[in-house]
Amino acid sequence: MKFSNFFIPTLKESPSDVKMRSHDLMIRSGMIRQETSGIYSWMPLGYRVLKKIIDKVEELHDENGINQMLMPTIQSSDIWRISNRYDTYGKEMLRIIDRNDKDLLYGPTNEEMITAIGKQYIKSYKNLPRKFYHIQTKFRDEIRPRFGVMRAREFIMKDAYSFDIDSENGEKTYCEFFKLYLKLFNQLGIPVIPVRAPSGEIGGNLSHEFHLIVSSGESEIFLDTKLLDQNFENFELNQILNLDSYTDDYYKEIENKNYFEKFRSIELGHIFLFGTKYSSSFNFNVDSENGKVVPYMGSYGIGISRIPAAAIELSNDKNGIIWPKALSPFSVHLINLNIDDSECSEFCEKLYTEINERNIDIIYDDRNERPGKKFSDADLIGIPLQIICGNSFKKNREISILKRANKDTINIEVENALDKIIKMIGCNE
RNA sequence: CGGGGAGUAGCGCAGCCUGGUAGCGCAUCUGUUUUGGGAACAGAGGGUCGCAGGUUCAAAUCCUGUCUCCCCGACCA
Repeated sequence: MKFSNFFIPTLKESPSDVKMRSHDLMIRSGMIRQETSGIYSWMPLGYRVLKKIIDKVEELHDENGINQMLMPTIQSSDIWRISNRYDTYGKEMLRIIDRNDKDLLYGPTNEEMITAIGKQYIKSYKNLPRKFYHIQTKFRDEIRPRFGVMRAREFIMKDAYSFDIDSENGEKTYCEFFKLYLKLFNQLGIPVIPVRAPSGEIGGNLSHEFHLIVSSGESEIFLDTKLLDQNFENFELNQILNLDSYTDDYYKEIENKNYFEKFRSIELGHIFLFGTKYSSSFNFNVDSENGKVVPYMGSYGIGISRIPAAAIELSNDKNGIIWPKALSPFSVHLINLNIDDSECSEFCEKLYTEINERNIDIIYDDRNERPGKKFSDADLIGIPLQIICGNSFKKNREISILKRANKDTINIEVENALDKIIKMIGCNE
């Protein structure tokens, strides 16, 4: 992508009403635009980040046999009356009346709908287990939206749902999702910690949240600091059940609090095993060897549109964003400081084409702007690698490769540029 | 929902107290000179002052109402 052809409306000054660092940087880098309170447009740059996340989420879900589908955003009140949540969900639910006076709503979540779907099609224990997910826009009419997409009313969520034959199998599925989430966040470059959450109305159920620890986070969690450098991916169910980490709600209920420390954090994922709560209210049962059984269900959410903000909170400096490789809207940022010099521009064009041909995401700043503006835009946007082609290209046939994170710069000869760049993108530093 | 603050050019703000018909910086456009860290000079364009009433010869300014946005707290991915 050429910068001259890509719409990135960067701002020099911060919007006055923005308090959180990530919110500020997302607006200044032209990633998002507020439409009204808690509702945002994702501009081209921001949408690329979102797509990186979505692609990774889809990849890992698909390879784990979880079926992608797409349920509608608008739901009928009927199914919510069956679960009795139409009356209890409260003002957070955006209610809509259509021209025939039918009560509709903009879905805040999809347990009811997936249960109705399961009930229609799943008739035998031989059809279990089943796992579904979709990535969809949700609406929750938050009391107070804030911090940009961090606490938005309209947001994009990945929600998955599982059906199992019984609690034991349900727990197995739950465990799989637990590990899937750790792997996913790990691959996104976001170090989350699993946290036990209150088990809800029905006793014996399971719930964990996945939090990113950052001082600017909205949530508070309590944990044994031993967990901070723990690898959870090989945990067994009983270890998961007994994690010494707690959401603040849960923390109030427990005893033996002395060795736990409090951290501020951002909640990025939440998984529940709620059992037969919805399947039984929908009279959803399947035939088995032992007669009718009510499927055991779970749901598994990830706040997709919150992740970019969380990543920025984790990683930025005074000049702008510093993207982890997995989320970065581009892998390389090529900066031509001498577009009037035909040799320099030809070289950049060629390098740009060659990198593109290798399916590496590159943005090429071919604009007729001064160096200072190009550098500051590049730092603001935060692509991990900056390739700078300027004076030293003419003088001694060299270009610079600069790492956004620590400003480490190396100069390399033009002849080796392509190989070196590919190598640096591939490596894991 | 309670408490606080703000709506004036695309963005950031001044002007309001003490009414006289709108200004600054950034951005944009034109020209010249510049070009390795948000350039300089010269010129230009852009605003029914959130909206609706009212007071007045005259309202961005005073009064009333209303809408919106933000911040702090109790709810949530």
